[in-house]
Amino acid sequence: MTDRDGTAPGLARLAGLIADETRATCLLALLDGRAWTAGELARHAGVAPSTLSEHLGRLVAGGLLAEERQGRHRYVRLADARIAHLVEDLAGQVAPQAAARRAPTLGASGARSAMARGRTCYDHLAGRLGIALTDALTGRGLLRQDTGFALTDAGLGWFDDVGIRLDRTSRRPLARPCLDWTERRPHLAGVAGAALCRHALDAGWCVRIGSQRAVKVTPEGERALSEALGIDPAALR
Amino acid sequence: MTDRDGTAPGLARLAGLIADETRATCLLALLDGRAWTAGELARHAGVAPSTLSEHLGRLVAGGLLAEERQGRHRYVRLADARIAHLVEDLAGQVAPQAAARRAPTLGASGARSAMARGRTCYDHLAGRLGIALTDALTGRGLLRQDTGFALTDAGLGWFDDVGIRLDRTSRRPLARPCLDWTERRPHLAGVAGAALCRHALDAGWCVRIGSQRAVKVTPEGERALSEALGIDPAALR
DNA sequence: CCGATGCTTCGGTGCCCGCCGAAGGATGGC
DNA sequence: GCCATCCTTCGGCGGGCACCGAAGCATCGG
Repeated sequence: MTDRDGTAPGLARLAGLIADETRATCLLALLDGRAWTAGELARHAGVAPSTLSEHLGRLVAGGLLAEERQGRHRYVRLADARIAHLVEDLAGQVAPQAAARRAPTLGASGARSAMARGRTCYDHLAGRLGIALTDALTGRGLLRQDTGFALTDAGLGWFDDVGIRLDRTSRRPLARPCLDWTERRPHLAGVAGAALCRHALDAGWCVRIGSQRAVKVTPEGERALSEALGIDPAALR
Repeated sequence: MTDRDGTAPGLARLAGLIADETRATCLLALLDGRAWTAGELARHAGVAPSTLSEHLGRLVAGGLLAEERQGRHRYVRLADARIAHLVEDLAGQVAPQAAARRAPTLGASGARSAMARGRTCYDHLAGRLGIALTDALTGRGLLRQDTGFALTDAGLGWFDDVGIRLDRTSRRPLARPCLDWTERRPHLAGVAGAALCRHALDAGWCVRIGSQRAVKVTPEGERALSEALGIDPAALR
């Protein structure tokens, strides 16, 4: 008569996949959108390879991860954008408490502040860079936030002018808000967010720093962003 | 250096709260947006009151539920719309498999088909009714889905004309998609969805059936919906 | 080929937690 | 005041699962 018959067990199983600190650590790491090897994740999470192997088995069986075997390496990544969205969303709910608790004790502030400046969040840009882009798009009437989160017609034109092709046929929404857990504000995700991120990396507007998901805006990027969206380069530093 | 320091334990704890079939059952039941007593939930979930009491303790401590004590009754409800959204989202991910498995075995089809026709989903309308409203709003240019999910200026005017006041100051988005797990399509949630649902109940467009969250469109409702949005009454039956 | 590397499988251990029933407040009705 | 109802607390039980190390299997490099 109610949801019990079907949804509840599935819901519990899905949540159970995330309800382990080691697996949660993996999922958050994989939010950078890239594929990690099993060994990298094991070292990252601080557990034995054998332990992590079992975790990966569960996550893949549960549909959260996709795997790809190459030689003796097992590469895994988040199965799709929906899963990434899910993890982001859950992590966003956590941030309010965790961030407050974490703030006074931050240690390696260099890497952290680089992350705060700009980073990828699965397949789009986050951090102050992501916010700056979102604000600039909104300020120029290309993106609406007041009545929802959607590109305007002018926004569609802007993407076209810059030379970014948007896949309008995808079932994924063109524009979607993603809560940023350093800035605590939504930034642009969805097809448009992903395309913008890809373009920014392809065109050399920004480059990845080190092996983490932090990104840095290049001098050309500053010029391009200033010209295309009127973003003050100083806001990105 | 990564998310491990702070987010991962919180994420695992949050997911852990949902990762139990009994608790999941409660959360799904509470998606109707109303307050349930501990005893009702215990019977609903099929466990001893003592067991459920502990579950409620966890859920409240974890911030997922809000409680209100009235005499010897303990009423609980979802803490806020964000939590409801979270549970909806997770349940939406589950549906693809669970629904397929469930379809051939449905037993009490009366109650289920009533739910499929129309129901509340936390604080907005879902089921075929919710889809019909969303489609009608979209078809009339009041709601855009192609570039995101947002009310248009005409949509703002429509709400005003119908006499539905929208709280523009809330941090909650005006329009937000919520995945319907009987229809598998997004319907209108957010401030506008909640206001529309409240208005529909207040104005007698529809009434709740029984103690579940199913709703039925009244004859006046059919007239009003036909007039205000051009919805064919037959589509709601 | 042979060793090094990456991953998986398999016991074994220990902890966590969901469950119940019994007993103990607390509240409301009579 | 007394009993019924609702909820909570407390042992105790049982199952599930996260973890490790050792052994085994594939792959890659010399």
